Amino acid sequence: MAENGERKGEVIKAIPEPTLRRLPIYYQYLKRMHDEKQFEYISCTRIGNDLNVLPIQVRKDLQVADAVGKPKLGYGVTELIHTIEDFLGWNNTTEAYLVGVGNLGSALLGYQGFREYGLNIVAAFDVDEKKVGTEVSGKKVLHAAKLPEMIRRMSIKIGILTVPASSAQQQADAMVKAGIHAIWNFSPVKINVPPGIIVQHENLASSLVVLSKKLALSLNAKA
Amino acid sequence: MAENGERKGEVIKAIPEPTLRRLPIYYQYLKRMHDEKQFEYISCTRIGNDLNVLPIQVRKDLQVADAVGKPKLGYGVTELIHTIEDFLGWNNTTEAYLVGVGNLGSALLGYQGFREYGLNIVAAFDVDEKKVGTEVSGKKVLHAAKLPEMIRRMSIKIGILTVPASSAQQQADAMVKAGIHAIWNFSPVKINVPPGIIVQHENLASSLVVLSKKLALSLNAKA
DNA sequence: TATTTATCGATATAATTTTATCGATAAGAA
DNA sequence: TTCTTATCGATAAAATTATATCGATAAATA
Repeated sequence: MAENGERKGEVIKAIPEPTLRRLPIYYQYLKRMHDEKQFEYISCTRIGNDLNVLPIQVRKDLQVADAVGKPKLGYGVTELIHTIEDFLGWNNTTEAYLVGVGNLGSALLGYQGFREYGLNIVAAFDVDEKKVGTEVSGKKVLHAAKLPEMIRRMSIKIGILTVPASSAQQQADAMVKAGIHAIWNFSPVKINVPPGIIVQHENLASSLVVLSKKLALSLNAKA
Repeated sequence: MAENGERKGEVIKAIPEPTLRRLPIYYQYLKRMHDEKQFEYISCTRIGNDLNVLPIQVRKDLQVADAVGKPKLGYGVTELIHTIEDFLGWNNTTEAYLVGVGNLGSALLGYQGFREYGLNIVAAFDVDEKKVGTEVSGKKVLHAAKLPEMIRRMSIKIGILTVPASSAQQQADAMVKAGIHAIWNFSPVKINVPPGIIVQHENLASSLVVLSKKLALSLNAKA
């Protein structure tokens, strides 16, 4: 009970993060396969080959998501899609607010994909009076000053932070004070929050480093 | 020699990816510390406390980057910054092209941070005639048809892909054909490339999944 | 019907990554 | 100068994650 929350018989185990990160990739792939309606069943071997993951790895990940397959055939494509949706909780949508309607914020507001993944960005906030009152991708832009009240009123749990470095901490503080539970931080600085608040920091520099080291290794190998 | 490339005595070892991802975070932190000029030396204990990483972990990561510290004092802040810069190769800039000047593409073009991390986006490409000829954050937008020739002429190694799902594979193919070495893929689909080409896929769905599972766990624990 | 085959599921091994331990060192205080 | 303390660096243990093995199963084929 301490580490593994439980509710109505549904247990949330501590899932390996790498597995968690791969599941959406399988999902996206399966959706494409399903649209192309090429087969009713699909095997780990095929998924692995197509996605450049070891088949055994795929099977283990799917086992974690409680998928059940049939020997010689594989997994039913439609069933597998639903299994993953259920497992990731994409059937009950979570609502979120976004703060900072710059280029990045607008890009996220316009990304239709999120709804598919159980996230619904309800509204956006900014301090710029020129943006307040407008709509971006069908989402209303409100003044950032209204954020705390709105978080409380709608009991929003996730805040998406797409503001410049200079105001990131300040906006995060406002969110926390209003009772937010999790912050998805796209700003280029680390933000400090009290214990218990979840922060997921999207750090492009980290990804870039991984890419360029791989590149350096590859170019060196050829030389 | 097979796995570890070598050139001019400089060895590129296979660095643990988690370490690689944390180094930029230390770097950003150290830069802030340096600007605030609070101390000449800094210890792993302090870095770890401030960044919510175990001090031992910090020390191991810094060891990988060849940093040397002094007992009782810690690491010289300025020296440490340079050590990380050297290690990550941020002193010799890599040039890149970006394809797809939508909201996300524009956000990346406007992100000043990249230059600090050794990446210089030289120009951008798009198929939209309305965008071609304009400038975004000081970078010229050229027609996508010119991409292959430009990659060859400038011997560009990194391509940044910020196009819609529908044209991602097509643009990736064009890059590969022109001789690109690595693709940083922000489009929401997996792209297929020949062996030897490096692809780093930025998948927001993966991050979102990690965030919402953590949130679910945390909400459950409280309930 | 018997045989072959592809694949799953469970279990076991290997590799990687994280965390802990402990002696060595140098600064600062007694 | 000697003692205490904070910290590094090296080495060791633990935890996590990835990969391999192998029997069981069900479809396809002979």
